[in-house]
Amino acid sequence: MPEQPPRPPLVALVVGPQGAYAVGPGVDEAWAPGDVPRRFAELAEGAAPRWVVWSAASTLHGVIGAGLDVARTWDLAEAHRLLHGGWWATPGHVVAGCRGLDEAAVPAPRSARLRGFDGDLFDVAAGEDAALFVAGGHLRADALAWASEPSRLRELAQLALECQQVQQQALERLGGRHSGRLERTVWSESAAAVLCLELERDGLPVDRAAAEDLIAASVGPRPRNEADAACIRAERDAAVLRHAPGRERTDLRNPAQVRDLLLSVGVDVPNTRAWVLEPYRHTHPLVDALLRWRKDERIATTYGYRWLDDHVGPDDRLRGSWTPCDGGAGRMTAQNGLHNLPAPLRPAICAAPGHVFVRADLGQIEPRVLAVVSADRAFAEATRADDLYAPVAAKLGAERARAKVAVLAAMYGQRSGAAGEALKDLERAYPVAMGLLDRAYADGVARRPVRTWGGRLIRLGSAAPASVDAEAPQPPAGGDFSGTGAEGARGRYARNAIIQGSAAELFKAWAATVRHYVRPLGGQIVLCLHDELLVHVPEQHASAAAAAVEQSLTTAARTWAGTDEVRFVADTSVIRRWSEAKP
DNA sequence: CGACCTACGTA
DNA sequence: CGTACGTAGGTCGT
Repeated sequence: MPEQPPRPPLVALVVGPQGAYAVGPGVDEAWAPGDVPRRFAELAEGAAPRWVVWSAASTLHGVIGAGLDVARTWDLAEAHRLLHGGWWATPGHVVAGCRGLDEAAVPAPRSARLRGFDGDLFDVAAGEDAALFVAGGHLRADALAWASEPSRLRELAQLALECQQVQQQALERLGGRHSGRLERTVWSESAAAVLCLELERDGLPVDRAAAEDLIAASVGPRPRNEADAACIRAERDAAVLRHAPGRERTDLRNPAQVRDLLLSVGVDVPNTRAWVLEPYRHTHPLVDALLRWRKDERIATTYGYRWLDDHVGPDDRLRGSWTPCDGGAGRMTAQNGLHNLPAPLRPAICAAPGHVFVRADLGQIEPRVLAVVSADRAFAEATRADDLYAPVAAKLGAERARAKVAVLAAMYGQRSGAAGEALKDLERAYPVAMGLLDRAYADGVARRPVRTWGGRLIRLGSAAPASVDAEAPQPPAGGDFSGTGAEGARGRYARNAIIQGSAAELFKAWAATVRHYVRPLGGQIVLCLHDELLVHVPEQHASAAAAAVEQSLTTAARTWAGTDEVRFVADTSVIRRWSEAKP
């Protein structure tokens, strides 16, 4: 057995408005508020610990803001989400998870924040009960704000260490001989939470002039005042409405009125969604005008001048808040359009002078993840190819396009029968992988929770999304694999969550590794987009950063998958503008 | 004013 | 070829 490298010591850190406290082996110290970054840097340099935090966001905002590197953390909130599923992970939820208490009974702050009220969200008041715990053994709702003096901060830090131990033991019980994999998931999810703070701090570089030009091309010049804005808006509407004389008063923003409008020109549709209207594009000029109007209206309302003014800072960086994992399968989420920026605006995402982007996206990540999760040797063999669908097609004796449709249908759940025959061939060729998907589907139908490869619990009970929790109105016809009712929806949800969630874990492990290796090059990850990374780096280090991105994938994938048999590939390029990416 | 619906952007 | 998310504007009911 190779010698295991020594584990870093676990040091709990709690940061409050009145100061901070660190507790660990040989560490027991209170820090004054202004001293936190300096003391953090000293201890990081000396003991090089894994920092135990209630959450990265609540603890490390100031440290990240000071530009310090936070190398290793154990994020109690992220570990809780992994172990117990769902999204809620306040210190109260973490404690409830560790003590086996009812999560629904976790104390909530006494009053909701009022609009316009800029006071404290929590219940800190003179003469309040001094105890950290309330009836039932729950943590008090305002624990972090309650810790206003060193002795209380210390109490919270020690509690954090205790919770870490309980979580670690839970991972070991749960994972058995695979508990190392679960532990590594906690590490990379924790790193992703730190990365989120860096993404919020650094922002995405924007060429503001280019953005203004693109917006202007779509919705006209920046309005000078309210009246001008209304005038421009009316003009945009008129370009559609002139195709329907007599109905100029139609509100294009009201779907019911739009449906009536379409009916008046002979287009009868159940709803006015773009994909429904697309076939009618050339039957009446109104339809084409309406669909163009929708595109411009999207820019005007969501990605227009107001968006630019509100979210792009004076340093020309687009900022929004980032969450390391959503409440479902565990993907990263971002606000202010960072995750759904329309492709036409991408030319405006431009590296700062003297810098370039290294852009990389994972190729065919979901079927490759399926090969890992299912441990299907035959399917793993197909991942050796750059294009996974080529060997699958060869094995099926089918066209590549047909093989691709079959694989996607198997993973996502086909409802149209087009892929039916190829799917049967797929079941014969890769019974292990297809068996995993079938079991996940059945688990979803039966409301049994499932876990991702890295161990994240996907709940299918009351905590699952409402659309997934609905009762089936009618049992589907016997033998109908792709039921259209609520049962089918749950089955598809579970099947997709395992693949999507496991892919999210690999992505975060990759991102955490990239973050570590590009930092010495002056590189920053500035965007994470589910399977795509954008790294901002001084141009003299572009090729080194690109190599680090590639190497990081090899390392992260091998560690995450626990095998070399499944290959992951990235398309990596050095660009100045995001729009230069090839797809 | 919040809940819900429709619609659409991204992966 | 399904799942997920964030945003905005509409309506409806309180």
